[in-house]
Amino acid sequence: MDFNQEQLAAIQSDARNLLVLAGAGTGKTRTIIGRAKWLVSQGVTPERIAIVTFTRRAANEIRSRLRQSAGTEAAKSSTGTFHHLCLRIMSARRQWFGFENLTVMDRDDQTHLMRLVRGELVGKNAIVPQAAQLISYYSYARNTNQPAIDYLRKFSELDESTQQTVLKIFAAYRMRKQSRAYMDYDDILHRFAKVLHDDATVRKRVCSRYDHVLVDEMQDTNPLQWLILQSFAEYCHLFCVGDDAQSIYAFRGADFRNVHSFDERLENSQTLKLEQNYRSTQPILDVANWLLAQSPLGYEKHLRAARGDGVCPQLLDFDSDLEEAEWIAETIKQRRLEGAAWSEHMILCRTAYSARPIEAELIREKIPYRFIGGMGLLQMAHVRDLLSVLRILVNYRDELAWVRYLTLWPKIGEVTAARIVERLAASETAEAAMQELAQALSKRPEIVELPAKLQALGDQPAAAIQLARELLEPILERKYDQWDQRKRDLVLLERLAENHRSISGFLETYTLDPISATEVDNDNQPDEGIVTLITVHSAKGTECEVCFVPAAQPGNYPHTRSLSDPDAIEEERRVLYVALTRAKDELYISRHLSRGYGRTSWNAAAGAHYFLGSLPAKLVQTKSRFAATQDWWDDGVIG
DNA sequence: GCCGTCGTACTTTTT
DNA sequence: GTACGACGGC
Repeated sequence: MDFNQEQLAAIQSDARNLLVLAGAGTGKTRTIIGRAKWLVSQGVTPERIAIVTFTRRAANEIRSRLRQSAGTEAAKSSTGTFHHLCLRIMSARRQWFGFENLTVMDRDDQTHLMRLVRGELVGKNAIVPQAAQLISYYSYARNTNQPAIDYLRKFSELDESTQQTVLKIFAAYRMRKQSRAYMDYDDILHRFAKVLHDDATVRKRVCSRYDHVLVDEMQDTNPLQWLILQSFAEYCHLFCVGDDAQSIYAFRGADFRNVHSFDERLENSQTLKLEQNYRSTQPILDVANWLLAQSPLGYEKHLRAARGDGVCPQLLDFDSDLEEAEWIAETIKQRRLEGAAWSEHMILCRTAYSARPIEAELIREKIPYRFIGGMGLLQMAHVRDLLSVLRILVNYRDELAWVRYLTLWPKIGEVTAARIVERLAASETAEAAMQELAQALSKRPEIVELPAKLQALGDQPAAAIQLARELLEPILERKYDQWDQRKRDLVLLERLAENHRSISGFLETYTLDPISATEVDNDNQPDEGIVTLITVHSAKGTECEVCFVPAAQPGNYPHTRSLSDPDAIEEERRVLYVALTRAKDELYISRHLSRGYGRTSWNAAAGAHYFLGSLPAKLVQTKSRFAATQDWWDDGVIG
């Protein structure tokens, strides 16, 4: 691997703590991998290096690139997301963390449990925010490590007494999690951070197992994650890579200003910059640079393309989202005919929702694709139905799974299920719970037998899924329309499970970082290539030859929901910046006027803040959709 | 209490 | 297009 001087300086730095401010496409991942390899070459044991990323995809990428270029030795480092690493360490050292077998809750579980608790406490009180909103308050407060009340006072518009009610709901939610052996995403980080912070002995035992901690996407760390890093900093060298202009996770508590205070917070630290962009051609970077230069925040960023000049980005307008989708699919197909691989195309959507017409078009045109960032496989109703049985086996106190499983059966509704679950959850052991169940449902043996049969399979997730699918099929078939389609998802699920040796491990992995159905579907296919349809948030860290940024009209950049908050608007600018800087060779920005049933999708306020409203004409080539298909006047031979 | 049906509103981003 | 709440029949 060749590195430029800036990269080499970072890789070989002997600073105790190093922050590398690396602009888009400047070789962030390369530098992290280079650092790991260099450390190993200097005699550091791979096991004493931890590499922390934000997504499983990034972790996988680093792991496989390490294996490819440095052999299995360097790949022995612990690579994973914050959540994975914390969980792995906590379950390996249970006694230090007071850790028992807990079920990880995903977003849906959290919302359901919160809805339950909220209902019990305040009924249909319309003044108290809905469960989803409550979860987002609760989670944000914890990720920013501040008391919930402080956050509510500062950022919610709730009156004092409602705030107190909300606090009571939070307390009840916490108790409920505890009694049902649940942990949510934040519990993982919080528990880990707290023990490390409070207990110097454990801190030493845990952190001194590593010499080097390498952190990717540093700009997206939130205060809770910072706390964890500070504990490690006592015993390890930190090597953090990030870009303040690509911080797009403020809603999760990240504050990109964190990277600016890096050297104030950590002694013996140094900051380096990577500014040479190797990914894109200059015309693409010109648009991105222009966008950032319009920001009042002053990023002091000006990406320079090592590759030099290239094709000018195009800006296209369409009447509707459907026409836009058609054009994208057509263009990709055309390029494919001209010899391009499917995999050279990426479509970057602001929202998973807005990707749907495009997905429909890709399906219609039979273009192979994967969709990253949309509805995960494990979030689909029928998949959750099936998984509820597996969850029961892992944690007999899993209230949400029990209710889900029991209400699948005829004549058992929410009320009956809740009554049964109350008895089960009070049991001391799983065996006692199963006996309770048998007693409560003595007239419905089939309901009790199903989990027992699965239990007999032991820790074989794939076999368990297969059996559960067979046994539940009559019920599910009746419950859902288009069962044949949905059934495919369960087959995919089974395939996904084949790589896992324990049910709990399988559930944990994909709860922590969900995977979409199309990703699994394409997993085993030969890599002749597929098109990537992806949300911008999921696309950070990736790149592609030809990128489409559809729906780039007012109301989406910035998104209408963020117009009231100047900070949020600037975050939206960074989202668009991330989207634009994914492109290596060609960039197609497109907009549409109406969607769905002819509604106009933005208002005057959205127009006033619109980022591309003042885009200089010389930066892009503007084309009408007809110009792109000018062969209307084609007079060549047909066929 | 269960369950089917109808109306409504809502769709940012994710570990 | 879907997900949830309200309603009423059984």
